[in-house]
Amino acid sequence: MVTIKDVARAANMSVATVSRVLNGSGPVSEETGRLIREVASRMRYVPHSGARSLITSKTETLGVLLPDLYGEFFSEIIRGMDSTAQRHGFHLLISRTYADKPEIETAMRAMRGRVDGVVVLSPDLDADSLLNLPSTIPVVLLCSAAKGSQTDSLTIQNCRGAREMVTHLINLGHRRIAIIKGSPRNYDATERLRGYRMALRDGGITPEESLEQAGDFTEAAGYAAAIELLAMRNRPTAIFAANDAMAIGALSALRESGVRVPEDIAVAGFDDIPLARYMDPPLSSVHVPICELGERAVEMLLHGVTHKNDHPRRRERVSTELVIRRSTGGESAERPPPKTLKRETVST
Amino acid sequence: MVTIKDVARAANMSVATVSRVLNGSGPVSEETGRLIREVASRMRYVPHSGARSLITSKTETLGVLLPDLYGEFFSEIIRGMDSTAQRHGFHLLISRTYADKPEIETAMRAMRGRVDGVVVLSPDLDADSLLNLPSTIPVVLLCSAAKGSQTDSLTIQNCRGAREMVTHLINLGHRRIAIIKGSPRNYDATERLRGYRMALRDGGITPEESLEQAGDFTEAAGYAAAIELLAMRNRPTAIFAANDAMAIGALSALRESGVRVPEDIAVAGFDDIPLARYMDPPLSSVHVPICELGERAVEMLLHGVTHKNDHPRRRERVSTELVIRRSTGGESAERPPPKTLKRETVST
DNA sequence: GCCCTCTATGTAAACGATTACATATTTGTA
DNA sequence: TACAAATATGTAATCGTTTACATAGAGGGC
Repeated sequence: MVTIKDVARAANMSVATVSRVLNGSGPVSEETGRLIREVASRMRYVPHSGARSLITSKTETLGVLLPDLYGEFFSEIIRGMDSTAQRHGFHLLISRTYADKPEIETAMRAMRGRVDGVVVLSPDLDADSLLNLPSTIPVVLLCSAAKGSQTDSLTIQNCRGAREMVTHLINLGHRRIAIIKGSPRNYDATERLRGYRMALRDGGITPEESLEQAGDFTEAAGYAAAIELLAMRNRPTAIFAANDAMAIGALSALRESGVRVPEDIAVAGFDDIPLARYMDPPLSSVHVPICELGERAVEMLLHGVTHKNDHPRRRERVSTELVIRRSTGGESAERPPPKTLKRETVST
Repeated sequence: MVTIKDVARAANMSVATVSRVLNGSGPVSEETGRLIREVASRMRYVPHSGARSLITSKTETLGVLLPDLYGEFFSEIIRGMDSTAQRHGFHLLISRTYADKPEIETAMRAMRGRVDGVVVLSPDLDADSLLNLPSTIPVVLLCSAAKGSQTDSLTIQNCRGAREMVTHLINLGHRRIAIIKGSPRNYDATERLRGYRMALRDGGITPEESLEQAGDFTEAAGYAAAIELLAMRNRPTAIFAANDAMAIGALSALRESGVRVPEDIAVAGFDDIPLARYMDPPLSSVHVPICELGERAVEMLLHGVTHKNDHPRRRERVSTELVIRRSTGGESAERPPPKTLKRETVST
């Protein structure tokens, strides 16, 4: 591999001069500049970023610690992160971990010297203790139950979004509204459940335990939960699934049982994945701007990086939007349009 | 940040000894071992991997160059890559690029000194020229039209998979079979098209240009293409979409037009994304083991890394499987089961 | 002509680790 | 007891950069 020394030797110059030319730092004669650039490119010289970051103590890389995410959520959030990172000349070092603290700590340890900051996506509730990660590099906590103020953090407006959707169902006249929950240890899931309960109380309805079905964010769980609900002597008239995957599973179960949606039972989801509009019937959902979530997280992190982690901590939330389609019986003129992806929105 | 020197000073030892203790290299007395380990952990010392990789010239990191992928494909392939990488103690440095050669070259350049090898996923046909990437580090080309033997490469059995699916449709009695194509510049898409045409010819059917609708792998494109096909005076009786997203868009269009699937028109997709089985009707598709694709790519790359890129080049393909569900009218007892994800398969 | 200020370049010390080699101490053996 | 071998530790070079400081020549003002 050709190093800066090789270039210097070939150009009959010192390494310092070569470095100055290639980085545009310090004064150099126009002639030497041309010469060195020519030699460097002829030799196909590429600076060794590892060596560079050792002396500058900047890696221009951001670490991302993720749990085992599936589908759209994963790709969208990475897309958001990568695009803003690239815009600022940064790379992304991605690592999947289980969400528990020791795992995350080893992962962060392994990132020492490789990254300038880390985004930790840890939806696991117990990860609360992550707050006091003994970290000297900037950290942004994503979608986690971080209550303290030691770390920057960013979450989804889960509670409010769920509350709006359930309120919408109540306004349509529903009184027996079931929920298919996410894992009780998942932060987003518990917040959505909280929003569901708040909306019921707001509407003068007492939450009923049998209407709260367990789930784990998978289609299979949504399918199973719907079967359970159908078996009840006193069926709900609406089902709110804590995410779209489960809502889709539920739709599939209802269809097989010959239950009409929304006439017999209304169904709503959360996330508004692209496929939601292509379901039968098109699925009402709470839109989460996943890509923006990633973008914003990286922006916060970069802010921490440029301020050397010495900045007031922030806790932000990205807001959601109700998207009403046919599955809740809300009137909707929305058709999947051929190309443009305009989105119909009901704000509350 | 505490360095190895700080630890050495605190323990009253030389850096060499500290290094030896922490890496288990060279002989050390049990006592110093204990002492140093104790001091190191008390000071929360974490080795600087950048510095280490400078001298060892190993980064234990693999680069991944990806185009703008959406949905399941992206997350699954990363999952496969990350899990095998981690199993071998490697990290993943991910970068999105446009698929053209100059972009990829700059990206690879930026990776110099950061990674030990790179997986390049470049479905763009023109990327053929990537073959002679002037790279000294190992490269694995994924899903690209690499014909030469200069680089390891891994692809999906697109042609065979498509051919099997279309043959299945022919065996069901269909003669007018349409295809919704992917981008003509996409390698996977052109291979699937090739398989479609082969199957037709095998069945004694002459391919008909009007039955080959343009598409771009999005739901919206599938929707639009289906509308076109419905408008024909001589409608097809079956539609083969080059991926599931388009098949889902098509299903949605057919549903809205009151066309029954599979009675009036059969529909099939490619990829077998998890949602396929939850469609109405459940979608027949060609299963692609995306996760394995990622795993295998990393395995090939690691092989190149350990052999210092001095090894015979390979060209591998991962095989696909027909998954017949109701959308093609093939009888299927398959129901989405609550938990276990058994998959019903027709091998050919 | 002298001194000061630029400009262009070189020298060498970092950055934080690993490791070949040297040295000192202990142990084993004849 | 003495010497070789084994064990434990230290010294210093090295990886490929950047950059503070040093040096040398050129140009300008008096």
